[in-house]
Amino acid sequence: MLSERRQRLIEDYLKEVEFASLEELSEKLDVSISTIRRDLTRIEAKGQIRRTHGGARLVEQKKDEYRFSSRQQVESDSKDRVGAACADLIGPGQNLLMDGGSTVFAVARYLEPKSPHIVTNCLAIADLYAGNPEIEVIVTGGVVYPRLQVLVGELAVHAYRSLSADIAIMGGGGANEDGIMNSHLLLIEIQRAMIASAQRVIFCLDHTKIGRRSFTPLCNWDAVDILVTNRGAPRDLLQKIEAQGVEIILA
Amino acid sequence: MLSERRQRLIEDYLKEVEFASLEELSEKLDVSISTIRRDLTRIEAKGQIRRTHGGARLVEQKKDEYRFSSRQQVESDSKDRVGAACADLIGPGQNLLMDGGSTVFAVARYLEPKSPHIVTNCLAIADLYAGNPEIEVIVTGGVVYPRLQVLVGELAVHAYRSLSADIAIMGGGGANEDGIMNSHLLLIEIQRAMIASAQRVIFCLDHTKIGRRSFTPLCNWDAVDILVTNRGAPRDLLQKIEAQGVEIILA
DNA sequence: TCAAAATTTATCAAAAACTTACAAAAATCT
DNA sequence: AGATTTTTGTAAGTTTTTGATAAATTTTGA
Repeated sequence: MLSERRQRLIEDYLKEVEFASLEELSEKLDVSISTIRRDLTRIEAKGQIRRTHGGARLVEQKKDEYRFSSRQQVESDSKDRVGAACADLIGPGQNLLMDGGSTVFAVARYLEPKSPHIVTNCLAIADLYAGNPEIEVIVTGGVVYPRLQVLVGELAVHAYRSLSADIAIMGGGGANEDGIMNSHLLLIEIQRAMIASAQRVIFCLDHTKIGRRSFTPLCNWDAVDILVTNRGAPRDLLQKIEAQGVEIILA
Repeated sequence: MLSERRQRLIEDYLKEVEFASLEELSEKLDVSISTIRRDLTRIEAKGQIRRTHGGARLVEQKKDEYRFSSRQQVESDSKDRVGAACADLIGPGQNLLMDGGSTVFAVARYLEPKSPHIVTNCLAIADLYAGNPEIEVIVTGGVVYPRLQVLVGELAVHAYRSLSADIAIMGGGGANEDGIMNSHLLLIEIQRAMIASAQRVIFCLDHTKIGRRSFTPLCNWDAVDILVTNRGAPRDLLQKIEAQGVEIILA
């Protein structure tokens, strides 16, 4: 039996039963315990499962803002609404700076009728309009951040610094009354450059982000003009944010 | 049985069953394991499948909406061969500048085992290794040139100029005894910057390009170290090019 | 808390699979 | 037909995977 096929079978089995012991798997697949251990280590590295004493259990997909995953359609509905609402704020032919992340990508999908000029460090957005002569897309350049499909580093920061634009459309890992946070320092560096180069700053955060913490503070609400989110975000928090001069749009 | 036909059958079979072992395929198609191996290597380079220990598996079609729509496929067999032959010239861990175009893209497909550092203005190549932490990819930045999926303009030229690399892997629109041509001035500007920043310059041109004219002259053969092409290119022309000090590799 | 039981990690040799090189066979060209 | 190229199968050497075992770690139960 091919090791990859076996690993697939383990994954599938775990998706059914949530938890499985080493012995159980060893017997079911007719290989030694050692082999099962190695398989589990491999699968765990991919993030689908987590090993435990004596076996492994399914782990629910972590929703990293910057990792697109179409498997959770659950959240994608709210992101989609946020995206549409944000696109409504954009005028025709405006210059936009666009961040990475699935929520910002959701905005991008609604932008076609506005014929915008887009500057982005997100490969997915670049590709979205790569074949469309109506929409000018400028890519910042930079080092590809594996898995996240964004460009980071000096080249990207420099490109954003040397431009100026009407609007920056941004995402983030979390936000509370003090400001917005994100997970990777490399991303923050870039987002700050974007904020500095744009006249208006719009953050798009679906309700799951409001009140959630992330690793590193990005900016406080002074820097933000508009927050687009959806119903489901805690009201009291939104009020506190609004009190700091941020326009809030509920999708 | 023709090898192409057999490879098609393997593809079709894999699309049904996801995984197949070498033994399984060998028996089903009544050829030796070695032949199956070679077939799989060939098919893998086209990107449809992935080899594994003991067999092969279908590349899971990520149905993610953001995925590069026009996941460029290597259309012709000659480009594929030129790509493989060119990749053979690359040492492990080298710094590569990579041009746009389908032939250069065919090279990229074979580069994974070399763990190269890649600088490119081609979105398709960037995406190809976007998820692979083993391979560092730097994107130059620039304006997306609709249709070709390459980045052009000042940002791109600047990025190439400010770097230096071991090898530039280039494509072109056509070539004759005087030199190489390409279709658009914007592309030429970039290619010249690439040539200037690389120690060795390799051009990959399938046989249809040799002897064909294109719009604008890019450079003459002095600037070129190696030309990779395939049988079918006119011999006399190749000799004239070789006489100008270019190493010629026939795939 | 301690010690027994269970589990994990590290290591190693055998088996399976991979790569490369080369010669025979088949196909193609002249 | 004869020569050239391409494809195929075989063999030798290398790498990866596998199963087993010993040492280290964690869990369990008194």
